Amino acid sequence: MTAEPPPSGDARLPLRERKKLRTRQALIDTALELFTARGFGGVTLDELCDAVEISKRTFFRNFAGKEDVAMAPTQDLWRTFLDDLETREPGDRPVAEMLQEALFASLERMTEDGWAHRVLLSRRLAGKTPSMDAHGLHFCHGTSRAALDILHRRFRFDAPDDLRPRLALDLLIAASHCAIEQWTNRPGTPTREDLATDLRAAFAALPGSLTLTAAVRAE
Amino acid sequence: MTAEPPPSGDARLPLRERKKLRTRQALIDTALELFTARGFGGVTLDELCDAVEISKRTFFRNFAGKEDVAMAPTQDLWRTFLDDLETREPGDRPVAEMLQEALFASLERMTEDGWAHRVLLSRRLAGKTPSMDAHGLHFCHGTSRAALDILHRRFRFDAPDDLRPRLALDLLIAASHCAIEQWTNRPGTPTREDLATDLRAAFAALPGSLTLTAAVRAE
DNA sequence: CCAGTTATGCCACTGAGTGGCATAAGCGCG
DNA sequence: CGCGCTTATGCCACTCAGTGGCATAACTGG
Repeated sequence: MTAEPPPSGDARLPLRERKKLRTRQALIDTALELFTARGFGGVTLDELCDAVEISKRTFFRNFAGKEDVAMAPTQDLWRTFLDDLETREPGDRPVAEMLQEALFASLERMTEDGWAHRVLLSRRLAGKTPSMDAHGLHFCHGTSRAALDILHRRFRFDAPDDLRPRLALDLLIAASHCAIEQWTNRPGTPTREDLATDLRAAFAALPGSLTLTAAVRAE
Repeated sequence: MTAEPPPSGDARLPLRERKKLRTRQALIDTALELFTARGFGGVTLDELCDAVEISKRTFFRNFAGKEDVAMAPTQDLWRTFLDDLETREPGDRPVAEMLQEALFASLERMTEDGWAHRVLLSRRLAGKTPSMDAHGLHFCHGTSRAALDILHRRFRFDAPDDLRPRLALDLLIAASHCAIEQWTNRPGTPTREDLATDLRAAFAALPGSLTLTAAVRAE
């Protein structure tokens, strides 16, 4: 037993890195706790920093803004998604299907303890906090652009300025948002597997959304 | 000649309202001008308010934040879109088509002088300014939710928690963003009609984006 | 143990956004 | 016209997010 399994540690990193990761994680957990209790606007950065015993300057070396600390869990998922996209085989099926598989695979990789719970708190906060919602949307937009770069780097499409790859990505993200919202509003404590279920449902509803017709509501 | 056509005026409103609209318009125009010249972050609200000879307090009675003043033109379009949705007949065609028609009709109504130019400046700024992009996305998300309310109020769908109406709206908005981006990157000074063209192209590409397959790029 | 690197803390500062209150500008009415 | 009534505006002080600079402490490798 030359080493104990590090509690919040990853691989066997240099001490300095582990410390940094530990304060980062403490910031995320404490932030979600405080924000959930008193609201995003009801907690100042100074208070958060005091709680974690960190200077405000250090906070901004870990996160770009107050919103980011509360959205880190979701961002991890999308970063993994981009990683996956770099190597996934396209096969013969539609790109849209490949993208969905990449997202499912990324979800499988979110094995960190309590990840689903953190995402849940994060999304419920975002629902009540416009600036968090805005930042989340912006981040997803950036992810979509990065993914589009990967697609164009790895694959070739008929037309060089084809809109369809980009739309396929935006559709994936729209369906994901839809699924995450459904999942967030589930009663009790939804699990990671529940999220996969909701994602499948949203993806399945995608094709029908273009052909759906409406019935006028009877008075 | 009992009345001259009011330069920036709408209907014959009470004097007080006209004044308010005039300072509002002055704020939008001056903001777009200054932001374009020195960047969004390169202009303080105090400077903007000085230029329009307005107190900062008054600025915040017209706009909710620094970003909003620069995004007003686009927001007008989407507000008109919601208006249109309230009365548009569904017919026998898919909801998605009706939504597209509603957007085209709204675009037709943007007859204000120089509207296209303002949108152009606004979007080009948003491309370089993360916080503007985020706010724009957030606004569109809110519009999508409002439109969903209208759909559910006016029409009846098979299942009460059907995801498809919502996805249809998100798809409309995704395609619109795609189109506006194309339009923004056109060389020269694209017109309102050009925007309609780009919208049509994006909507047409929507169905194919789900079935598109990729060819591996040859080394 | 000793440099060299890198994270941290502290301090002062800018700028967005808010609340309160006095004042002035438009408005309706006698 | 002049009178109150309503509503927009201006001013002031304040909170808080976010930044830059610089000294210091903590890890690292030899």
